Amino acid sequence: MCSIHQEPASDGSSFGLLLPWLEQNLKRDLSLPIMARRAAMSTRTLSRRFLEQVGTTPARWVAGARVRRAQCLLEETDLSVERVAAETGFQSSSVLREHFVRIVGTSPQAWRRSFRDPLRA
DNA sequence: CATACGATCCGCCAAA
DNA sequence: GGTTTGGCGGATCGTA
Repeated sequence: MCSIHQEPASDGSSFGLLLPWLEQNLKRDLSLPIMARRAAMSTRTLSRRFLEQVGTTPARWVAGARVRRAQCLLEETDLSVERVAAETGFQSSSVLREHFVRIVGTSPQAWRRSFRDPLRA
């Protein structure tokens, strides 16, 4: 069990099914057209409804979900950052790093280190 | 850091 | 005639 506890994310909307599916399939290509097909909407309508009901854009939400997953893997496995990236759907460790730093505020390595040894943060 | 190019996002507006 | 849809265009973002 990692330190990240995600909200149910079920808002009763039509995304109550899509969001959990995305979280279970982070390794896939989750481009906008693919999400739209999955939700049976046009890309335009998905973008609009998603922003209204979820509060962020589809691509940002996916990036956030991937980073959350990466945080968990960094905490509870010894996988290299390279492998964590592959495991969370990022095309490379540099792409993971980019999003990780923006969202979490520290690098993947620093996160793992500080989580395991808070005194050496 | 610079470049370049595909992807995303969102205002606009005709159509349903 | 108010509301929702979805294609288009282009500014912006992301990634190689």
